[in-house]
Amino acid sequence: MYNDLIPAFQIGGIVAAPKGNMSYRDIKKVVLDRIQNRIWGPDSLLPGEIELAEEFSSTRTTVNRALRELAEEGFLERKRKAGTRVLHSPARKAQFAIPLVRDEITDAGATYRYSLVKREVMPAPSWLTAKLALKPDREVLHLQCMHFADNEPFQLEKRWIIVESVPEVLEADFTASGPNDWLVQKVPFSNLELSFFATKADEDTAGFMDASVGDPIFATQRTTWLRGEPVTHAVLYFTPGYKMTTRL
Amino acid sequence: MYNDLIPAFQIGGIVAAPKGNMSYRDIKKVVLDRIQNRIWGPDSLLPGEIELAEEFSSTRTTVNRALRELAEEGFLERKRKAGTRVLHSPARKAQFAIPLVRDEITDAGATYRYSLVKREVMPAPSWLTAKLALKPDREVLHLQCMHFADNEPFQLEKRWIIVESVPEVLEADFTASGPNDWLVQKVPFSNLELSFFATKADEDTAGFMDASVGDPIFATQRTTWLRGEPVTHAVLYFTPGYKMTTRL
DNA sequence: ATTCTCTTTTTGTGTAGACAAAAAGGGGTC
DNA sequence: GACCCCTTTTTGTCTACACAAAAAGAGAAT
Repeated sequence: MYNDLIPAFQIGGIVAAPKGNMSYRDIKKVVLDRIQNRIWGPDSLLPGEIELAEEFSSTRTTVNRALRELAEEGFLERKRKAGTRVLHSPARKAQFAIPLVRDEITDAGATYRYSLVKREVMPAPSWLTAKLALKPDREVLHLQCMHFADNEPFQLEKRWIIVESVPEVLEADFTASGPNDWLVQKVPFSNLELSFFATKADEDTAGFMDASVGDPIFATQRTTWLRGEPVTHAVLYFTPGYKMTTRL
Repeated sequence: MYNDLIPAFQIGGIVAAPKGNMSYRDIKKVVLDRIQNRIWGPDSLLPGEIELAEEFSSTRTTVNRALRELAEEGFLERKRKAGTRVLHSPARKAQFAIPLVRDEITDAGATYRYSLVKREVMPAPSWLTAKLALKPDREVLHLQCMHFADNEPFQLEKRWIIVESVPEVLEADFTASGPNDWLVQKVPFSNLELSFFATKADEDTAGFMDASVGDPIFATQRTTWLRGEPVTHAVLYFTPGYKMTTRL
């Protein structure tokens, strides 16, 4: 019944601190275990760092690191003078890897292929001007690209790059590799907004993906700024049936 | 042009280390700034901790903490003996808050209302048995609940709870508050799988949400284990147009 | 009771030094 | 070259101590 999350020195469900010196990892495991087994229930106050250091025959520094990390992970809340408290809804935070499409595909063991569908320099469409708070009549480079996994359509990328923010982009060649690769190499980024939503395949999208008009499509949207200046906005449409998964 | 991400002691775009002692936060800012301004470009090797400690007139311990955290945040890769290297795709990790539905709604300033739609004790459907690797013929409690924001349908929750793993669940009353609240209070959790996908509103779902059959629906799926034993599986269907957003 | 100030507790962070552990690189052997 | 062993560099972690800073709580003044 007990699996690998339970520290090795637990016997019969009772958490015992081992005699020897414990690393901050060991301490994290014991504390997390006590939280999960309601020894320290929701909202309850943990002993102070010094007291815990004595129990684990460790030092305050080490206990501090263990508790600090558990707090970062969303299990505890710490306040000076008030002490350390167990949060009632644990793991409020999920961490997602946001890989490059190519990595996502090759990591899955499939062959990656890229194809540029459309390239167009144009005035910023009004929705983009509004969304990014652009000054009026900015020029943007609009690109549409397809990413294939084992020659099956995997992702349709629609991207807009603000020319004023990255003038060199007009000279870049996107026939062989995608704009993401180029941007990552060329532009230091500073700020990112990421969102997920569901949409319907329109005729255009359905044509590129292996989809029928009206199919539900999982999509993500990314906007990137560099020191407050918008650089690029991209919408990524995934193949029907795509599921984004994480474990914690 | 330079905004708040740039440390205060930067002058004219050139990063200068101040004379006085720097905190690990200061060091993080300077290092991050150098990464973003390509002073330390992608794949380049940073100086060792001791050297940096001298530059910042700090100690290795403090520099270590700064670099360690930047590595956790996805900017750097550190390996013993090989040193610290700048990753080419920064911020590969996005952190998401996974709030309780109630919090999500009340935090947005709306009024939360809950309603139990269906409660049924049944043998585990075969897809669930397969998905969770259950022993055959387990009993599950199936629930369907609606969550409203300002009396508009916000989320439809379909949940299955493995009775064997949490026998007390049969006595719980879910007419006033949802199973999530109960589970969070009652069951220590240990392991979670979370996934996002797009689906179509079927007739049943469309009836509960303010949707038409065929509308694209953003949905999330959560499976929870306790020490290797599956506890509950839930699918949450959001109202059409819902967007999940994060910034980093 | 309210507001203010002061004290005190608790976590936050920095310093200095030590040893551990991973892993790259060198040198040798086959 | 391929393989193996040893050295050495670099990060990982622990200890012990110090002072800083937030914030709760007590007590005084109003």
